[in-house]
Amino acid sequence: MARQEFSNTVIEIIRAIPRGFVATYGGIAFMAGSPQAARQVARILHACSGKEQLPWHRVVNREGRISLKPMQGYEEQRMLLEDEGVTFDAKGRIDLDLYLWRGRVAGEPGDGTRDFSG
DNA sequence: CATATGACGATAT
DNA sequence: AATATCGCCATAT
Repeated sequence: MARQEFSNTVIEIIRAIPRGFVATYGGIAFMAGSPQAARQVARILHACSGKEQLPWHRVVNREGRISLKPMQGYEEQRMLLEDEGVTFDAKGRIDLDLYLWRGRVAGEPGDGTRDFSG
């Protein structure tokens, strides 16, 4: 399989999401260098979440909601996140101010995460 | 090159 | 608020 830079970077980023945090499709696309390619992130997950060792459950949409539909992964994703300490409000939303991973922890250099700003 | 897919995101109604 | 529609773009065929 040829090395597609975008997909490869996206997979790296998803693997780097710390336990107990989430990232958005668009944010991952941005970090991977294509700010408008959120849909590709979704496609990559669809294609690879079961083959690569991806913490796919840490990826949610921009509203902090799980994009998967009930009986199509929603319950499993929510359970996995709650297992990591991520909480949902009554509307099924995650508080992104608390749980959104921005590629590094502000004021905590050297926490092991990469600088995905490029 | 033409189409189809995709777990998105922003905007209009 | 809930849909509907459009824009965007990497991959697959």
